Formats: sequence, C-alpha cells, structure tokens
Amino acid sequence: MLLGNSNGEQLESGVGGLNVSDGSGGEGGVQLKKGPWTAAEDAILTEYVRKHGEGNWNAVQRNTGLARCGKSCRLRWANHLRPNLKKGTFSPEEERLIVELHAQLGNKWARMAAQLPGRTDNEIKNYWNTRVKRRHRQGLPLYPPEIQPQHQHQHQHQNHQQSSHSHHSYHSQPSTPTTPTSSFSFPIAATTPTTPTGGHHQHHSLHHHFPPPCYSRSPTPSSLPPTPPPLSPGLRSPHQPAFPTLTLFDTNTNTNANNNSNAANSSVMSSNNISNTFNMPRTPPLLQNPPRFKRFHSDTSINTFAANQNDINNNNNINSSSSFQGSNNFSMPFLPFFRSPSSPSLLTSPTSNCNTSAFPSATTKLLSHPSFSFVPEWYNDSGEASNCQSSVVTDDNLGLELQQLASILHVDSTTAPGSCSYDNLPGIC
DNA sequence: AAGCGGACCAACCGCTGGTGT
DNA sequence: TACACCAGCGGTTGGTCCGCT
Repeated sequence: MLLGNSNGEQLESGVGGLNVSDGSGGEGGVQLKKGPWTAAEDAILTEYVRKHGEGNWNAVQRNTGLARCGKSCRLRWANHLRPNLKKGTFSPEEERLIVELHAQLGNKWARMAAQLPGRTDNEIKNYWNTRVKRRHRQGLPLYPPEIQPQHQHQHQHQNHQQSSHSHHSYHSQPSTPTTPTSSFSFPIAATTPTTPTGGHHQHHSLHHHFPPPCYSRSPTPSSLPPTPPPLSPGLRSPHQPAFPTLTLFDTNTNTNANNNSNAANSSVMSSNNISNTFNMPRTPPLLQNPPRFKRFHSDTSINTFAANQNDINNNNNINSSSSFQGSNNFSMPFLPFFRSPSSPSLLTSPTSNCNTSAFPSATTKLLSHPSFSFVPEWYNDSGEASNCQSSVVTDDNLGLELQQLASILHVDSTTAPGSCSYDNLPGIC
C-alpha cells in the first residue's frame, strides 16, 4: 500500500507503517519513502557516497536520515548518480553490441552493462524489452540473420520467479532445449521444427531460454573473473577467440574511432566545463576493490585493469582539458536543473546532447582488456565522463530543495549551485 | 481537442549468492 | 556449520510522454 504525502511522494506503508521490502532494513521504524527521487535526496545520497564510498547502503538511511531503503539508494546511485553515466539513446554501435551480447549472454543485463561503458543494466534491459516488443509487432526476428544466439538449453533457475504472462506473446513456438536458436524466435523467424516435449516443456518454452553465460562453461576457476564473451572483431580482445558469425564494426571504422578518440574525448571533457559539475576523485582501483561486481573480480583482475588503465589513459591522451588534467579528479554533472528539450520529462544537464562518438574507441580499448568489465566503468579514466546526467528529480518544491541542498552541501555564495568538490573523497571501500 | 496506445523510463520486488560471525 | 546480513541481479510495474486517429 502506498501513501501519498503532501508532495505527492509515496511512503511505504505496512504494518506499523514500515514495510521494508528486502527485510534487511534496520531503519528503525522510519517510514521509507518510495517513488521518484528528489534533488535533495540525490544530494544527500551523493554526499554520502562522496564521504563514505559505495556500499553499506543500508547505512545511508541510518546515517543520513534519508528515508530510502538501501536497495533504493544503491539503485539510484548506480543508475543515475554515479559518474560517467551515459544518457540518451543508444548509438547504432551500442544497439548492435547489445544484440550481440544478448545472443551470447541472454538476459544477463548486468554483464551486458559491464561491456557498455556508461550504460546501466536497467537501460539495457528496458531497451531490450522495447526491442522485443517492437520486433515482435513488426514480425521481425529478434536477432539479425548474422547473429545466432549461442543457445544452450536453459531451464535452469532463470525465470523461476517470473510470472510468465509477459513473455507468452514472444514465444509463438515452443523451442526445444537442444535447438540452438533463439528462444525469442517469432513465427517468421522460426525455422526449427517444433519438437513436442510434453506439456511441461510446452509451458516452459514460453519463457526465455538463453544459454548460460559462456563463462559458466569455462575452465576458469570460479574465483577468477569469467571470460568475457567473444566479441566482434572490432571489439574483441586479441586474446580472445574470434566470434565467427559477426562483423559488427569493421577495422576501418574502429581505426577511425581510435583516431578520433582524442577529439571525442576532448569534446566530452570540454563539455564538462559547465557550472553544474563537481569534482570527484577517482577511487584508485589499486587501493580498494570496488564493492560492485565483487562476485566476479579478483584482485588480480583489478590490478591488471588498473595497470591497463594507464595505457588507456596514455593512448587517449586524456589531459587535454577539464578537471581530468593533472589530478585524480574528474568532473561529473551534478544535480542538473536544466530541462532538456529532447527529454522534457528529465532534468538533464545543459549538455545533454550525449557525445557517444568516443564509445567505439573507448569500448575497444576497454574490451581489449579481459578484466575490464568487472570493474565499475566509472572507475575508468577513458574520458567517459557523464555529461548527460539525468536525474529525474521531481520539480515539486524545487525551491525548497535547493535550500535544502545549500544547507546540506554548505554551498557558499561563491560556489555555483550544485557544485562541490570531491577532492576529499576517501577510497571506495 | 480528446482519446488511445505504444515507447520509454524509473523504481520496486523477490530472489540468489557472497561474506562475516 | 548455520545463520544473518548485505549487495546485486533480473523481472515486473506504473507513470509519463508522444504520436496517431
């Protein structure tokens, strides 16, 4: 049950006025708020992360009084507040990569997001679901002909919790567990004869059936990072086997992208020179393992990644402008109060025209390292600073919230609104 | 202009697995 | 070893915007 407060915000209401969804609360009877985040809440959370780093999300509520559960805080940070987030529509290259990755990984959104710098799993998931619906409506196969899902039967634990109704329409034909075709196959694309396997399978075939991630079949010990899926030549690590069915980006394009990366990065960097930025030092990956993806990465991978970052930095020559220069700082948009004409529902930075031109280059370089994907992308130095920050803060009581912000952040009169320094950010721990 | 439906997006929910005690 | 806590993942829902009729 949801209750509305005077701001139109929602408060969780359960027995006793507290309904902690994940049972890991410790909020001490505080009514937890639900619904859209406000600028003030964003500021509180950002400030908390600035001071304490990521992780220990449940402590946010305890220590700041923010009426949000830890899960909500983590999600807000990961999807909207953390640096280097890329907003806006997916570029054709990104779309292509998503399709390829989905063919490889299935609905492993987080793993896909790890290979798409600046993109969140939620974004990718939303994109994919929209794509599924659109392609289905158009009667098109989900995957292009040149992309064949690396499909193994996948009746494993996936979808165990999922209500099936939303996927029924996408599976007009039951897929057989041994058929290496997309479980999303539509009538027009379904070439595999139906092999009735009984009612049970008929039922389950209505769900997604994706291969387990390739790493699950890898001889790599579980304590080591899983092997990234093979990628198209333009994105593939030279250490990885070729993926024979795809050619996403030709080498010329890739080369051009690399050649242009400096300019692209410079552009991105320059766009950060806006008033609504604050500086936040990168957490040195060598010093602390970021809590995210901790299931996957090992110290070795982190260290190797960090070492490789130097190469990336050198290659990209990311010192042309902006606060990247000569410090551990990077800039990120902060609490943008500008409404983007292209996205009126969002409050975006003035430079909301996302520059994705740097993507192929940055991605190629990142992908060239086997462990890059297990480190939060915003740890990278490749110039993927988010200049397209979206915050979806509510407009309501913005003036009040600005006052709260000023109070929270101790913004003095000489500081641009929403601008603060991250110079003192301790290591993410 | 109003209604409708699709697209898009943010956020929530339930669950799993890792980690510490 | 068992348990609790926590972070993270994937599925789902609901709200808003926008184009079409």
